[in-house]
Amino acid sequence: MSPRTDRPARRSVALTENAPIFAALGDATRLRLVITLCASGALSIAQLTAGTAITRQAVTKHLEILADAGLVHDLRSGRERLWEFDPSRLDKARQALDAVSADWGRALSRLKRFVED
Amino acid sequence: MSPRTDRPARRSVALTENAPIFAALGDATRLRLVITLCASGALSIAQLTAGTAITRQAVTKHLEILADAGLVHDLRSGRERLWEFDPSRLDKARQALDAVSADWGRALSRLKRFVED
DNA sequence: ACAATATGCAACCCATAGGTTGCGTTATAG
DNA sequence: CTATAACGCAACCTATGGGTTGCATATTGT
Repeated sequence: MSPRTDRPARRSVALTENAPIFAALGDATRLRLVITLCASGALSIAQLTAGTAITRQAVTKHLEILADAGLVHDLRSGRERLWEFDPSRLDKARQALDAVSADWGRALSRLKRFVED
Repeated sequence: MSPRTDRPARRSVALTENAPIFAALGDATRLRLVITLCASGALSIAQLTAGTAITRQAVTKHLEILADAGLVHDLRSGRERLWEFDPSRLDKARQALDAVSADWGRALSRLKRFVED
């Protein structure tokens, strides 16, 4: 067997690795945080809390969940803690979804070939 | 203002709509189910349970969560209940992630222009 | 008709997620 | 140097998530 053959099994484990990233994105508040940070650059916790219905501590918890998923990271600046978006993991997630779609396309064409026989 | 101008606010709400889809994908078991259905076509609950450490009822619950997110749908066939992948919502999620990445790219180039002044 | 297969329904259990309040600490503005 | 702004830490609360067990129901093969 060719070593570069990516069998479904191997690809499948690679994809399930991304579950924590999707879980991190699977909350409206966190998704909003990601989008805001993505559009506005580095922001402090207080800035991210302003205009929100929830508490600063809640925002902090969400940010730490996002950081555990590798989607954001923090950097201290004086008494502030600035957070900014980290694109690499999100790109991984994008590629994972692309791979699933590609699988689906291949499955469809296999089915089509089968039906045409 | 041009009506086709997609301001960040409008896009932001559109993106947070996808949170339930990411939440549905944010579990390793469900992600595996999606991948399996995507590669193998329509499968019964019993087939999806075989080879798994969890119970049939647990699989059923996961499938219904995925169905609520619009990622799969079921169809009865005799005493079996077959489940198959539904690509449209996943494509929406893909496009959402693409939009975030695009935003990030724009933010970067704005920052670059700003620094170069 | 009957045994086996595939599933549905409901109660229950425990861990965690999302959120809050209260108070202590650090840094900055005046 | 003191008030205030930004944050950390910890305890606490409640709803939900993921999973199970037990039993009832519907379909199928023989």
